Amino acid sequence: MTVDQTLKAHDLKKTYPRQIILGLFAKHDQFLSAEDISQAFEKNGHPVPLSTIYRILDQFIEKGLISDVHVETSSVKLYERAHAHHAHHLICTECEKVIHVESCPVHDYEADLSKSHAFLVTHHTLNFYGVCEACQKAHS
Amino acid sequence: MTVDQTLKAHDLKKTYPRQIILGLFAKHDQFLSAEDISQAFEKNGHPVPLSTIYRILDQFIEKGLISDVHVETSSVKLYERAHAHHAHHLICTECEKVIHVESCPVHDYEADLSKSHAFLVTHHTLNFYGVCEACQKAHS
DNA sequence: GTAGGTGCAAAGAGTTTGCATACGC
DNA sequence: GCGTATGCAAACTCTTTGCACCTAC
Repeated sequence: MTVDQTLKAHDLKKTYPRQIILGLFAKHDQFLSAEDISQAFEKNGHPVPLSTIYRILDQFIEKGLISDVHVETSSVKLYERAHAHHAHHLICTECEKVIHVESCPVHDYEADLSKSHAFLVTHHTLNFYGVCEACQKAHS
Repeated sequence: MTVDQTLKAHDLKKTYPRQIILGLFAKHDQFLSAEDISQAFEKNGHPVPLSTIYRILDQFIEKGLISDVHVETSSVKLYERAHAHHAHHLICTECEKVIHVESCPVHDYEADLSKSHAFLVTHHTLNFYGVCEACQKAHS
């Protein structure tokens, strides 16, 4: 589905800021901050205020197009394209690149926890931090 | 080790704000925000400005007495007592209570990841969100 | 007595909101 | 043309910093 089709499917008018922002998430599958997006607009030669960017991000979350992520290496809010499947992340602490991992090693463990602690687990977050292949090579 | 001994052991002068803050972490083993700590001072009848609280938290992190944590249910910085052992958390989304879990189900998985993605994993975060026993009972 | 800690006030970063204008449908 | 989106400016929250005074050692 193209960006324009996606917007239409979610009852969102086709506007320049929305097209660009949705396109960024569609293309890169990386974590993006409001500031990252603002800079992309700058590069395009057509800046868009942060207030508009935040409003669009909120809408996209509401529509389920993106979701916000929580990463310990960042003090600002980050957003990623919504994934149909539960996934985990490998986050490079040097270049900030994000690798998605579909498999999940903790589902069974979650069931054990529910029993042993009488805790009703609704979801979990699992992120791995380290150095990606490219950054490792850059050192050698 | 008492609070005063701990301070001395880390070359920190024994002052009122430091004693209280360290005492809070020693006693509760919960995630605390600067605001939580500020309110504890209020209750004591001897308020301490947030600037002092933040400065002390930074020092305690530097000394390895506490560490900052990243929790998706909170938009403010949270801190917890430093633990000698790698641990994970069960976080109640209703009362914010934190339960510590020592066992870790992903160590082997981490090794697999390193191979399959040529990614050098240095550490990971794993948090479970849900409803604790007390909050479940409160509903029934 | 001195180095370091605290309290106050002001600044800073990131995010949100109000309101008038502009634009997609 | 109508209703929503945008742009601008101002407000807001959380955190940090500068500086004068104070206090533990």
